[in-house]
Amino acid sequence: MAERPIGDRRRIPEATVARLPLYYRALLETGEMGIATVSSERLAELAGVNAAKVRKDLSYLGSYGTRGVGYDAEYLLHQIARELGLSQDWPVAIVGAGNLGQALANYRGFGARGFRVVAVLDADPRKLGLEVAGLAVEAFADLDDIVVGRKVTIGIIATPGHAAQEVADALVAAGVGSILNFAPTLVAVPAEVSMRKVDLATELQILSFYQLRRALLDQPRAAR
Amino acid sequence: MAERPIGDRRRIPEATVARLPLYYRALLETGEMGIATVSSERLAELAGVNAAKVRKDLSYLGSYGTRGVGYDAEYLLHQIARELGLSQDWPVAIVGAGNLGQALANYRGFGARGFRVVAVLDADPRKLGLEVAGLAVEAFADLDDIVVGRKVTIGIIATPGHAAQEVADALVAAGVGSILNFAPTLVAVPAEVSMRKVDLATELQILSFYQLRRALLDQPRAAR
DNA sequence: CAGACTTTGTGAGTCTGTGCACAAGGTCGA
DNA sequence: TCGACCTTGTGCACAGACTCACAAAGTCTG
Ligand SMILES: NC(=O)c1ccc[n+]([C@@H]2O[C@H](COP(=O)([O-])OP(=O)(O)OC[C@H]3O[C@@H](n4cnc5c(N)ncnc54)[C@H](O)[C@@H]3O)[C@@H](O)[C@H]2O)c1
Ligand SMILES: NC(=O)c1ccc[n+]([C@@H]2O[C@H](COP(=O)([O-])OP(=O)(O)OC[C@H]3O[C@@H](n4cnc5c(N)ncnc54)[C@H](O)[C@@H]3O)[C@@H](O)[C@H]2O)c1
Repeated sequence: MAERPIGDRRRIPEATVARLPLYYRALLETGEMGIATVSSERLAELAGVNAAKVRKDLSYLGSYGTRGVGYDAEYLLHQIARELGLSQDWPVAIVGAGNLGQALANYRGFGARGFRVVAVLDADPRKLGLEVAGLAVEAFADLDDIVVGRKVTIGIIATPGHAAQEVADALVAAGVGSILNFAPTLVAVPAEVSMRKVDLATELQILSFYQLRRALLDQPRAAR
Repeated sequence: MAERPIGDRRRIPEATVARLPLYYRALLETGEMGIATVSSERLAELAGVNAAKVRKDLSYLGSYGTRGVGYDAEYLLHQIARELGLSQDWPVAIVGAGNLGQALANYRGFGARGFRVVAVLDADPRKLGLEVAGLAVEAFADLDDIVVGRKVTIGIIATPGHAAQEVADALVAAGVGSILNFAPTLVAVPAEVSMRKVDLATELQILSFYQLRRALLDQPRAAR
């Protein structure tokens, strides 16, 4: 049951990485309920996935289960946290102090694990100094100093789409390695920078696609 | 070049459905620039994907391109909109008038294509009547009437996690067919209801996973 | 009108992810 | 100590998605 250095071993599949946070959350819940041992079956139920998938996913981290018993909840939680880097501190900068940027800044559950909003920036002079979640909005022009000075590793883009690429370029130039983009635009970044996007319009359109199908199945009179 | 009834033909793969909104957006841009014809190559560039993928995706919709020329931008736009149901009207109800709920309600670009926020609900009596984006916040208890009366098809959950399942159940019971869930919790819905989730914590944790790997590659002194 | 040229639509191979099924490994009670 | 029992870890087969490469189908020029 020795800890395995991270980054070692088989490369962890992307699909698995995306599920680790689900297991992490599920384990937090069992922890609160004082449950010491959890089976893949139970974990699968809590995370809403298949039990075999849970076992395969966890096996990428190492052999941390005990046959006939299950997984030690606390130990597994620790291992997943270590793998995801949740034991580290990740200073976050939010660019764009509009509707969304402010909502994000006010989001508690953010600071919960390691993610700490250390700056909110905006290009609009009228927003400067505005207090958002205990932070004064700072000038976008100061991005570089802020990123370097506060060791920002994650940048969040919450500006209008037309500014997104410019902001991304500035974040990358300042040394940010990870970007979460809420703007509905294609943004290109160098390969050594991770970027993920959250796209509300796309999500809604996917929903309407399937909604439309169901509506047509129910009453396919006009074939449209 | 005849229109094909939607819902027909080969079932459209999920991965393709998720990309149609990207093409749609890209085509809107070319439209603004007055470009009449667009090649798969160009479209791929605008959407940030591979050209072969574009062609295969579009081929699921029907044979709407012209060899040697490309796709008629306007016609293709129309076809994608039809397929995604963007020519329809989709009344949306937002449940939870907190930070996020209010930001979402204020989000323009929402109404842009068919999606129209027709109600913002909250269970907290103190929020009742609060004006958000031109709408008065209404009581969660009235959900049923509101959904039925305003023909709401899409529900957005922006409440704390512990209320998410309850809200989802109420939405489903009221007849909503599609749900977008922002709460970081597992929510179960019947198979005939579509649900998608947007999970900020998961996104950040995925970013930190890869960020950690890169950090370790740069300076793998302490193997941790 | 023919031939060069362009771009689509898709067959085929590969890669990634999923889920079953079961042997291996460990617990626990007698 | 032994055997019944339980749950993990994984080999394998299958399904879905991605990419390449190219024939088919159209345009355009001379
Ligand atoms: N509001 C939402 O719920 C929501 C949901 C999904 C996506 N989005 C997207 O998020 C983005 C922000 O939405 P919003 O509603 O907060 O818009 P907003 O207009 O309220 O805020 C945008 C902010 O960005 C600032 N800004 C503009 N250019 C900038 C630059 N170059 N550098 C720094 N700051 C700059 C503006 O001054 C403004 O304060 C948009 O791209 C929107 O499409 C918003
Ligand atoms: N704020 C963000 O940027 C953000 C980002 C991502 C995810 N989220 C998630 O979105 C959800 C909302 O976040 P928030 O920051 O807006 O929280 P919030 O506390 O500001 O707002 C939640 C609102 O939901 C209402 N509510 C509670 N129970 C309800 C019920 N049963 N029915 C109807 N309304 C109910 C509350 O009265 C409150 O107004 C949370 O689950 C959060 O984890 C928020």
